[in-house]
Amino acid sequence: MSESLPRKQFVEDLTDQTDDFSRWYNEVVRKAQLADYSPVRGSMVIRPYGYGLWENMQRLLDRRIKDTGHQNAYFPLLIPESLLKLEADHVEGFAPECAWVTEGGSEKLEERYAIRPTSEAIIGHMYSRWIESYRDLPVLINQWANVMRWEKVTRLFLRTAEFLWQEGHTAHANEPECLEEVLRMLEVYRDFVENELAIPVYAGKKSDSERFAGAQDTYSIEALMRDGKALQAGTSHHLGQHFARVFDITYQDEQGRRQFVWQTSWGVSTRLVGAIVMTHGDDQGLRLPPNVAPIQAVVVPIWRKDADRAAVSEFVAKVKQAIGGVVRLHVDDRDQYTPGWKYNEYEMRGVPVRLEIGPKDVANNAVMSVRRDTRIKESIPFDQLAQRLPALLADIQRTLFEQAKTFRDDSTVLAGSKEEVIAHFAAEKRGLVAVAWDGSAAFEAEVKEACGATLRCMPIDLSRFGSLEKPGHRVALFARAY
RNA sequence: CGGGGCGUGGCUCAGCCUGGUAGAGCACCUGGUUCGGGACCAGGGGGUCGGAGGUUCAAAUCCUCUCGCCCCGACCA
Repeated sequence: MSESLPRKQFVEDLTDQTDDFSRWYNEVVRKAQLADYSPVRGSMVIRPYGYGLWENMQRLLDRRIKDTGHQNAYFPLLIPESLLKLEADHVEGFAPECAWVTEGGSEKLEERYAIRPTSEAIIGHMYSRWIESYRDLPVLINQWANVMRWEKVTRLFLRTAEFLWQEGHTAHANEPECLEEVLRMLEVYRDFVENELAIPVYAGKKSDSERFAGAQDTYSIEALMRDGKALQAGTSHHLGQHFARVFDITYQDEQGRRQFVWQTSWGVSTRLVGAIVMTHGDDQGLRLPPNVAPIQAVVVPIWRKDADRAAVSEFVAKVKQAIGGVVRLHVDDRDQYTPGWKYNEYEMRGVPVRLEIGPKDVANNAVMSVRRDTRIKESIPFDQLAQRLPALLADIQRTLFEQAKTFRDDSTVLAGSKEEVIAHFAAEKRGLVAVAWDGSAAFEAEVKEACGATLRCMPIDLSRFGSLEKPGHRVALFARAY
């Protein structure tokens, strides 16, 4: 036939990012089997491949959380309404998206319970019982848990009704220690997200309008997705003494005086999976950072005739024996798919390195490696695999970060005025715009009204924005955001 | 929550306007040949058309309600 064939000949084909980024995102998340929709409105199923990614993230972040002196604990899923209501701003912020439990068995409850949207309230209540003396401080507790927010509009990983996260909750004797903790954990997040997820971020402080409900100050790390929209990748809150006052969390200091504690809370969620997808993905699918990829290298055996088969299988077993303990290796020896099919499949799923092993490789006593990020092929002698493969993965990790950073930096522009900020987003609708902000809510409102961009954060590191600094102003980054 | 769009085998979709009792490609199963960039041949299984109600001799198709999903906006990790 002469008419052009449909471009999408295969089930695994994806919409191009530039054609429709949202559609590309939904397709890749489902086709790569990270997650799927569920019968529960707004709630998704995280499939083994996606959950494996989360588990690797958890492991790396949990280590950092413990290395900074925190311990894990677990608090109830249900929060009594009376506790949630104590902090006015807090309940006002979360009430619209609370799911409530009103019955137990066949009996209506005297007091309804919120399914935790966050745990400040119940943890505050417990801290008031546990903290008596300055000797009890600081309290440094983290919780890995699920939370629920009755969102009207949901998106896989980015905003779902139920999601997984960690929430740290700490109590301190004074404000300097409290603020130190807030910034310490912000830095832990920056380090984790940049070095393990290969996502460059701007760490900074939120404006009053973007502050967490009930917090004195909120800090965040902000990333830029491939479509030019910003994504809040983690938050660290300076809670001040708001919760201490309403939950009566006090201690006796060295002079015997009763004092309110100073608190922090901080969290990152499964939203980071979405950030990885949208930061590194391309038209072929995912590109997973090796440090968190569930499969770091996939072996695709190849044979032409049965005679090759035994030799190839034997060599594959040798390779597995040699490097199975060094990298997260998967051997796909399924007979019903051809090598070519597997190449496409694993590229779509973002596996950092593919190892092709066929008769030629057996003859050479080597394997053919192909990088997902650059597609560069390289024959690696068997004896060098255990050294070369980790180095290759490290280089891919570095390359993904550098590519993302170049994109992020190129997409960050400076503006001399509010009007320039508005003009930028009127023309582009993408990227980050830094500007000297006068601190007024009116400025933010005007920009938002005019072009939909919001103040993402006031970056702490001003090395790129020195020229914008001026008295009475703060450098602020604006972007259209998820 | 407002505006728009869509729900038909596992997936993508045709059929709906002009009612007559369901199709294609891919996927799946069996056998065989294949396997270095998405293999091929032959045979085969699977849907009652998101759900409920209504109109009609007859509904995937028309009407009402409802649920879900997607996109764009207002609010949030």
